[in-house]
Amino acid sequence: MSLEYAILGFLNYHPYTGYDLKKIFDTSIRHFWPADQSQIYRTLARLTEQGFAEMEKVAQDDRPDRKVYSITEAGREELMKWLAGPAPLGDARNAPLIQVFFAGQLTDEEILAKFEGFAAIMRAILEQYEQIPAQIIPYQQEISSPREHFFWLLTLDNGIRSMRASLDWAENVIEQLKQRKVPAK
Amino acid sequence: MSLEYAILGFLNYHPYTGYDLKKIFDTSIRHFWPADQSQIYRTLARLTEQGFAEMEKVAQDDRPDRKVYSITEAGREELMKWLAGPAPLGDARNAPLIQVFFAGQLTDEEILAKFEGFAAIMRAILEQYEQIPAQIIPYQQEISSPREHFFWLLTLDNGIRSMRASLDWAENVIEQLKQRKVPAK
DNA sequence: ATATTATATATGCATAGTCCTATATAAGGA
DNA sequence: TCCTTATATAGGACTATGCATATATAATAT
Repeated sequence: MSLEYAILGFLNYHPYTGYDLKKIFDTSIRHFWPADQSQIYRTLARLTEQGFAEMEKVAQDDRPDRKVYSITEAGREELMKWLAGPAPLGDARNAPLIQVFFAGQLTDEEILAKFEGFAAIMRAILEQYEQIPAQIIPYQQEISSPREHFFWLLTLDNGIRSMRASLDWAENVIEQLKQRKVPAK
Repeated sequence: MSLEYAILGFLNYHPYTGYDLKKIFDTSIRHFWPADQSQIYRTLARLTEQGFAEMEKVAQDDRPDRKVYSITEAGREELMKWLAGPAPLGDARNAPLIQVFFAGQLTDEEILAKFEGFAAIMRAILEQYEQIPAQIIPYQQEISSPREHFFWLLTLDNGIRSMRASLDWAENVIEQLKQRKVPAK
């Protein structure tokens, strides 16, 4: 499971609670690995069972007690083994392409609207991506060295390049539609 | 569920059995929507329950009876509504990027090996993609017009452009690694 | 005054999807 | 002769994930 290793990766920088991790996920790796709150808590429990993380309860007066998780030596070994090991299979599932595959059933006007919709979504995502470096800043003091930062930005660069490639593709289709290059039947 | 609509899309061309559909999936949309055999059978059962497909048993002497599924009028309406409707959310999950995100923990040599591994996988996938048009041919007589074919190839073009963008990215990282442009600490 | 947001964790329920196995028969290859 | 592949369907077990809700309190915003 990939979420396990993402969590171990962050715990390797610093001990965190589930609540902390949810915020970190949402401002760092969300663009390629979104994580649900309940999933994070469940995975922390499992990591503790497996001996890859330890939990320390920290009592608070006015708020619920915090459960601060730290990585163990076994966890660190497991993480490093996984990091150096083979790449996990990237699931290339792409639901919008199912609509494209069967788009021949639609009229040219509907298809044009659809691709302009795709292009709009992609442009919006690209704009979001450009804001991520600024969002990451608060966590930099805690867990980031220039080396770490370099790889964080690499994941973003991958997202931007992929999204730009898809946007180019959509714009190319729009051009072909406008120039009536799509077979009528 | 996207698989429902992918199946309806194919049944809209022609009636098929679950077994047929598995083969069609594997030679057409597998690159962006792989489907498990058991999942296809279960989804066909559900589509029938929902009234979007009908099943006709065809007895065979030497082989198990075939269950041939056809799309219903309700199914066709449902499909067209979905096709013309908003784009389903594309899940951008990318497990290998988790390794990249935490790659700063590895040595430069390990990182170089990792990215060369990524590049090798991507080149292999690109080669596979180039063989897909030839694989699709057997099904063309049955279900494809030039218009359909155009959109089939569009999904492939999207895959190729995305993969090439990721390969460019990986090769760029390899270059930076070789030129010692990655921060040491 | 009321509603929302932030802090913090936990659980129940549902669903999509994977993997494996079972069943049955025939043809073809090693 | 034995093994694999092709044809054809079905179901159990499990996992990851998502969505909603519950609990509890304080601060902030409308």
